Amino acid sequence: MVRSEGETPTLDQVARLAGVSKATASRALNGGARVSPQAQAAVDDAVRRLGYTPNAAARSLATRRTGSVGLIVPESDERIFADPFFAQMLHVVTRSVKAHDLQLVLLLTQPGKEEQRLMRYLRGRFVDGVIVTSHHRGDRLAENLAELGLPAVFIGSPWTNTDRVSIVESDGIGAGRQAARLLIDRGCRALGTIAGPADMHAGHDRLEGWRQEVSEAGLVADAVVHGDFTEAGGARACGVLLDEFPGIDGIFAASDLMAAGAVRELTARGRRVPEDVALVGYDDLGVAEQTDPPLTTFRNPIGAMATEAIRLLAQRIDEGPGEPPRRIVFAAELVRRASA
Amino acid sequence: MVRSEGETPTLDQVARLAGVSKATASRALNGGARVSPQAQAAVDDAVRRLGYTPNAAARSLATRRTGSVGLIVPESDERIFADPFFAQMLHVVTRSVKAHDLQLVLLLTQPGKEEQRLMRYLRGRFVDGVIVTSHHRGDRLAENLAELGLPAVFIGSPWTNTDRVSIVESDGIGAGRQAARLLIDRGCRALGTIAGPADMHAGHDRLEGWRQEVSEAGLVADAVVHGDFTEAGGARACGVLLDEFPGIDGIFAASDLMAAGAVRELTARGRRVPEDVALVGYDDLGVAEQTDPPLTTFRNPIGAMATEAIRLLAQRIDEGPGEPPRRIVFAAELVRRASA
DNA sequence: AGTAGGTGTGGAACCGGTTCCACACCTGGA
DNA sequence: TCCAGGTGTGGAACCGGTTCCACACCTACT
Repeated sequence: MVRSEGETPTLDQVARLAGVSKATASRALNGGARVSPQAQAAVDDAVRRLGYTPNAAARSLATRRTGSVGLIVPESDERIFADPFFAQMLHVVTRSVKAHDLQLVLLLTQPGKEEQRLMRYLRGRFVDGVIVTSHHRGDRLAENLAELGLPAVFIGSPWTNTDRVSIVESDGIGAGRQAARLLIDRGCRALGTIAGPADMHAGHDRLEGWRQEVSEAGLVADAVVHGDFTEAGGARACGVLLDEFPGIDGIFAASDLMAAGAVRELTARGRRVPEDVALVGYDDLGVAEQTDPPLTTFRNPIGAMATEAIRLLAQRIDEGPGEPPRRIVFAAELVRRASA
Repeated sequence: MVRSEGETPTLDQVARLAGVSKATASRALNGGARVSPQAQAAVDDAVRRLGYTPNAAARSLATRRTGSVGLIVPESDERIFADPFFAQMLHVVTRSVKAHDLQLVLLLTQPGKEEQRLMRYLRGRFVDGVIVTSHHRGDRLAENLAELGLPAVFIGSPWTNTDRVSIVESDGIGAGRQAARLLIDRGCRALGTIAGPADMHAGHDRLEGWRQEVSEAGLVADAVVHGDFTEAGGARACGVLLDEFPGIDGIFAASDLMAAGAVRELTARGRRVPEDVALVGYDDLGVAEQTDPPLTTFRNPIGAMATEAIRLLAQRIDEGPGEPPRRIVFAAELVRRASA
C-alpha cells in the first residue's frame, strides 16, 4: 500500500491517483453505472494501491443511510443470559442481518427503564431501523418508534399500536389450543398451565389458546399460575399448582425452561412424568431434549421469524414508508417426545 | 413538539428558532463554553420545542468520533451460546461501555474466516475502537489492528504482536500452578489435565503453569489431553485420560464446562469425586455450583477485566496514540468447593 | 445534413454538524 | 483617557462522501 500508516485515504486521493474526478470515482465505487471501462479500472487500481475504504460517517451523511440496524432487547440481564431463547435469537438475527449486508448494533435495556436514553440514540439516526424482541406491556416503544418514523419490526406482538409497526410472531393461540387438545386426548381431565409473565404478549396468547380449548372441551380452565420464564420460576409455579390442585394430571408450561423446573418439582414430589402428570412445554431450543423425560413441546420458529423480520425491515428501509406495516404469523410445530 | 412527524430537525432550525447562529447553538449544545446565559437558555428551549437530537453521521464526520466501540468475538456460534463465558463477557462489557457513554457494536465472526470483511468494516471507521476477546492462534487481528492504527484492547493475550496492542488478561500460569499445588497437597500423585484448545492463549497459560508446578514437585506432567472448552469435549477428554492413565487421581480442567463433562464421565465410570479422583475447574460462572459435587475452581475475573479493558480503550480513544500499549494481569481467585 | 437520444464526465451543491478566526463589546488597571 | 485582555458572537471553512445538472461527444435514424 502506498499510504503511510495511520492516516486514512479519502476519495479525493483515489480520484487524483486515478486521474478522474471525485464524481466519477464515487460512481465507480458504487456499481459503476455510467463509467467507462478505463475509468473503472483506474479507480479500482487506485483503491487497491491506497487501501481505500469509504468513510462511514461521510457516506451516511450523504446517503442518509447507516447500513446498520439495532436489535432492541428490553429484558433483564438474568433472563437474557439464562434463557436459550435470547441466545438463539441473537444467533439467527446476526446471521440474517449479515445476509443483507447490514451491521447489528445490540441495544440491551432494562424493561421500562432507559427508554428516554434509547430514543435519544435512535433519534440520532445511528441505525436505519430496529428489530424489537421481548416487548413488555409497560414499554412505550411501539408508540415512540411509530412517532419517530423509524422502520421497526417487532418479533412478538406489542400490546398497543399494533397497526403502526410491522410484527412477526408465532401462533401462541394455536399452540395453546393444541397443547390442551393433546393433553385432553391422552386422557387428562384436570388440566393446569404455567403461563408466561402477564405483561408479555407471547405468554398471554398461549394462555388464551389453552383456555379456549379447555373450556370448549367442557373442562374448567382455572388452574393457572404465572411464571417468569425461568426454571426456578417454573418449579415454584408448579409447586403452587400442585398445592392448590392436588388432582392435576396434565400441565402446559409456556416455556421449556419453566417445564424443566416443573419436571424437577414433580419428580421431587414423587409424581411420575408422564404417567401421573403429563407435561407439554414450548420452545424446543435444546432444553427440551435434556430433561428426564425429554419434553413434548412446540418448536418456536425463531429462525423463520428472524429471517422474515430482517427481510421486512430491509425492505422497509429501502422503499421508504410507503407500504403499510405488515403482520406475519408462523405456526409453532408440535414435537412429540416422552413427557406427554 | 413543533415539528411534524417524520422529518428530523437540524441544528440550523434550532439556531434560527433560538435567534442565534449555528456556531453558538453548537457551543450551547456541547457544554456551553463561551455562551451567554441568555443564548444558552434560548437554545435549550428551542431544542426542547423541536425535539432535537444531533445527527450522528454529521457529528461523526466533523469530530472524527463515532461514540461507539466494537466487541469482536472470533468464535463459532455453538461455543458462543453454549459457554457462559461469552454471555457473562457480553454482559459486563455492555455495562462498562454504557458507563462511558459509548455504544456497543457486536462483531461476531468465524475464527480465521471473514477477517477481510471485518477489516473493511473497521477501516470505514464505524467504531472508535475495539475490544477483542477469544483470540485464536491463526487470527491476524492483532497485526491488522495495529497497522490500521485503531485503538484496540485484547481481553486474553493474542499470540503475536503482543507489544503493539493493549492486553487485559487473567493469570493463567498462576492458576495452573495453584491448581496443581492444591491437588498435590491433598495427596494426589498421578495428575492429569484437560487443557484448552491449543490455539488459544488462555488455555495455553493454564497448561503451562500446571506443567511447571507438577514438574517442580518431581511428578510427571505428561497426562495432558486437549479439550475444546465444551462439556462434551471435556467428557471425551476425560475418557481418554482415564484410558491412557488408569491410575489418575487428580485432574485440572481448564474450564468448568469441561470439568462438568469430566464429572459426568467419572461418575459414569464409577469413580467418585473427589475420593477417587479430585477435580479442579476454571471460570466459576454458575456451572461450578450446579455439578454434583460442586466444583473447586478459579473465579475468572471477567468483570474486572472488562471494566479495565473499556477504561483503557476509552482513554486511548480520548488521548490519541501517544501512550504505549499496556498489559494488565488479574489474578484468578481460588474458590474451594467439594470436588477437590 | 440535421437532430434525437444515449453515454461519460466533472463542477458544484449538499448532507448536518464542529471549529477556526475575526470582530465587537465590556471590563479594569495604568 | 487609553489600552490590554477577556467574553460572546457569527461567518465561513471543513469533515468526506453522493448526486444533480450541464455539457461534450458519439451513434443512429429520418
